[in-house]
Amino acid sequence: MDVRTMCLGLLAFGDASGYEIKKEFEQGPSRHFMDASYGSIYPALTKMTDEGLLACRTEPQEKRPDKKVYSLTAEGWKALDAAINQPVAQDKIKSDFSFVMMFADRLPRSRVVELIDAQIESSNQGIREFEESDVPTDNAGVSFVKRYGLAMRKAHIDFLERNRHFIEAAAQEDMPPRFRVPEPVS
Amino acid sequence: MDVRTMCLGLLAFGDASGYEIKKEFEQGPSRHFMDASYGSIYPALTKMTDEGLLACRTEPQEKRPDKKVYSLTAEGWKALDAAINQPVAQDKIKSDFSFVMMFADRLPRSRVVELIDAQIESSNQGIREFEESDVPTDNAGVSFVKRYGLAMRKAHIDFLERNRHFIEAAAQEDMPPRFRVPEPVS
DNA sequence: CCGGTATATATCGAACCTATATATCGCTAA
DNA sequence: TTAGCGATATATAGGTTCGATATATACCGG
Repeated sequence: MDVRTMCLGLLAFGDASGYEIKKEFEQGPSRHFMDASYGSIYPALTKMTDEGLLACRTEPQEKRPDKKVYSLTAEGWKALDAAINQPVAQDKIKSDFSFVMMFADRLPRSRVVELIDAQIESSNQGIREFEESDVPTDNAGVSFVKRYGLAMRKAHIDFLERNRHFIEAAAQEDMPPRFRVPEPVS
Repeated sequence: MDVRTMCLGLLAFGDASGYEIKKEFEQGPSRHFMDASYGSIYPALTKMTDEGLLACRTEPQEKRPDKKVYSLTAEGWKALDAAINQPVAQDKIKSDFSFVMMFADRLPRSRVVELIDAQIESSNQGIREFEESDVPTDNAGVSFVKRYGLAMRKAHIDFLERNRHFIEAAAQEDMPPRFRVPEPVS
């Protein structure tokens, strides 16, 4: 699933500029499972416009750069439908937290506690944002993935609260901030 | 968290070749939350050896390419400790499945059912692999992340089984509406 | 005997992210 | 007051990483 397809997908919910698409990746329902940077969004939009998948209209704004609003063409809808009928890749999780936890026995306990607290707080933040956002009941798909994100976050918090004592007990009791750069004298 | 740090982390559990590190990303406990390709592993190992973080011994093998076995030096252990004490990035999930589900109302029901079945089967497979593997009780960190992966997969299956009927009901009953365009856009 | 799988290292091109540049406005705090 | 920051908006250079492939060889099943 490349950036091109992701942009087509978001544009299926309404016309948008590159900036608005990025905001959607950060704040919309897809923030739970998708991401893309400006560095890939802008070239993708330009290329797809050249290829006829998107139409671009320039909305002049006073005292701001012109806004380039993109919308799906008939070819764009075709490309989206083709993409969502392709085989899907396995879900992939990148968790620096889990990686660091594998070495909990080399870390001061305070750091382990802080990392777990941060994980729980982050998930709670996600749940709050979800509950405050207006879930559009008119779209079963969006509603489904939002509830999915909520369920996973709750399971995440539940696991950490039930199991944190195991890993906290395994951490270093004392305070050896091993390498706080003691500036070697050599 | 770059490939360099990931390699240092895996080597902390024992000396390994580039090939074995890749296998560890695919089959070891870190398969739940980390990944890297040969194209990044091999250059990282070479560079870190040049920098003195790793030592490399060549084990000649009969009728096979020589195996280059890497091990952490004192500098390597320092670099690992420094890395696991750095701020960690937010967990990131890339789920093509969730993305496609947002457009369930444009898909034939058979495809939605197949995708959900595949998700459940994939998670069950992960659980089976986990339960068959020997959980080393000697390492609290590894045990923790393994149980975390197990808990998340169970929550995943639980959500899908309880909620699949909602999204399946929203899918297209008839044949693929492949190239249906809501409104013609020039 | 042929194809598939496994071992093992290595690299190219494509895709992607991070950080930055440019420009303007409104808000806040020094 | 003015300096800094965040938001809006597009764009790209530079570095990292992925996906696919190349090169060998051995083993096993059909």
